[in-house]
Amino acid sequence: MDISGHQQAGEGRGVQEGVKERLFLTAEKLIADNGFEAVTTRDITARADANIAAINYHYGSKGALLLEIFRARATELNRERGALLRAATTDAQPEVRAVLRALIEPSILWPNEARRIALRFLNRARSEGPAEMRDIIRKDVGHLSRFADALHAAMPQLPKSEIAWRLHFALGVLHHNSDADYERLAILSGGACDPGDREALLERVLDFIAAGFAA
Amino acid sequence: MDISGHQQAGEGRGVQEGVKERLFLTAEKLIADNGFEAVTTRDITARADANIAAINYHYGSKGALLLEIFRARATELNRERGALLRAATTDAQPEVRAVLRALIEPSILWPNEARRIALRFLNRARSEGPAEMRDIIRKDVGHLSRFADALHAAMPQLPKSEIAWRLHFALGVLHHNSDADYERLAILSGGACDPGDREALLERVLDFIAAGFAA
DNA sequence: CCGTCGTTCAAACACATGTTTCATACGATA
DNA sequence: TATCGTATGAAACATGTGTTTGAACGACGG
Repeated sequence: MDISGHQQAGEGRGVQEGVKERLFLTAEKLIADNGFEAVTTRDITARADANIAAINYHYGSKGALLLEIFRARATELNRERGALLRAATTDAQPEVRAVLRALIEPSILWPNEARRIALRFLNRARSEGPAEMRDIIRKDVGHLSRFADALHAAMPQLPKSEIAWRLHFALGVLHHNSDADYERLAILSGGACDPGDREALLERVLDFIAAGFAA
Repeated sequence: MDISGHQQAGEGRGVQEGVKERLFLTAEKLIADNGFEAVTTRDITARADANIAAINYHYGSKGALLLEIFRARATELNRERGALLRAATTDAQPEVRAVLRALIEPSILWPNEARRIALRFLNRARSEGPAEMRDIIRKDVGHLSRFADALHAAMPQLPKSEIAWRLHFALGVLHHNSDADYERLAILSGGACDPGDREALLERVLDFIAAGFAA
């Protein structure tokens, strides 16, 4: 039952993807596009040119597959955030904006299509995902507390509880970027707002959040 | 088949609630507490001391019942927002903070337990609700555009697209207030942040959002 | 050549859930 | 009292969905 490593599933650049990797990537994309509720095992296996039983054979259950996708993508995101944070906090008193940028840049930018899919999957997991995933998001605040510490170092005059509050609000802004949210913005603005320019979007979000922190 | 009016279902203060009203309030509370996915027709009817068939008899289907709850609560919320906005925009150039307060106050404050339940239901509908409800939220931006207009009047120097962007961000902060979000904040802050004081929370949110708008 | 192991396949299974059915009770009205 | 429309009740129904089963296949080593 010891399945060979799936660690390369994330990159999706193997010379030839096996069934297990195809299931991983197909499930991720289908859920990113259509949401958790709409995607069934039959959808996934059919789209991945696999048998219905393939998911249970390779991953044990549908939930285990989805959880593995979630863990892999969340880990990637947090690792990248951590790297940027470390680069931003070499000084004793780091820049607030630099710390905030380290937090939000990895979840705004799309270096490639794979990352875009992964981010849309994570967005969906946060709101409409299985309770299991939302529990993890809710309770696993380890990486966030590192950002809270960095922000405290950058703004030592603010009490830590105040830092936590503003970080909470900043996350609200950051997480409000699903496809549905942007469709609403497009309707509201009559199409005048374009979230496709990710660099510009990043600066916009940073402007808003940094202003809130400086209040 | 013409069912007697359900318009009083919202208030829940009839001398004696009928089965239809009990189904309405029970479904709302169960979903507010446990989420859309976890609540079945059997849960609702059992808790409301009604027969399994009661939902279909009185509302046609489970989805119709939930949609009716959603419409009723969303209408109430928008009506209250509209009233506050009207009061805040008697001047030709209203205060930005007053406009923002009209937007967020009704969805932050809990005048009573019924309102608290209704808001938690709406919060869940926004993220994990049926696609039907999320479509409505996404496309029905009429009341939001009134706020955009008021903000434009308050800050005429900003282009309308910029208003839309900041309103979008403000909604992100506003909507990031589910139970799960606050549990996360509690863990992050080690219990130092108390979202139970709604008046204080309202001012905090206003501070953050208004700063973002003034950037 | 044989046997084993990992994999794939079609089919069936188990179960939860929304819905329907039809009988019955109730209440007002003539 | 008889009748009709409304409401409730217990049971069955229909269906979608995750999962399991047992056979078949293919590669590889002895």
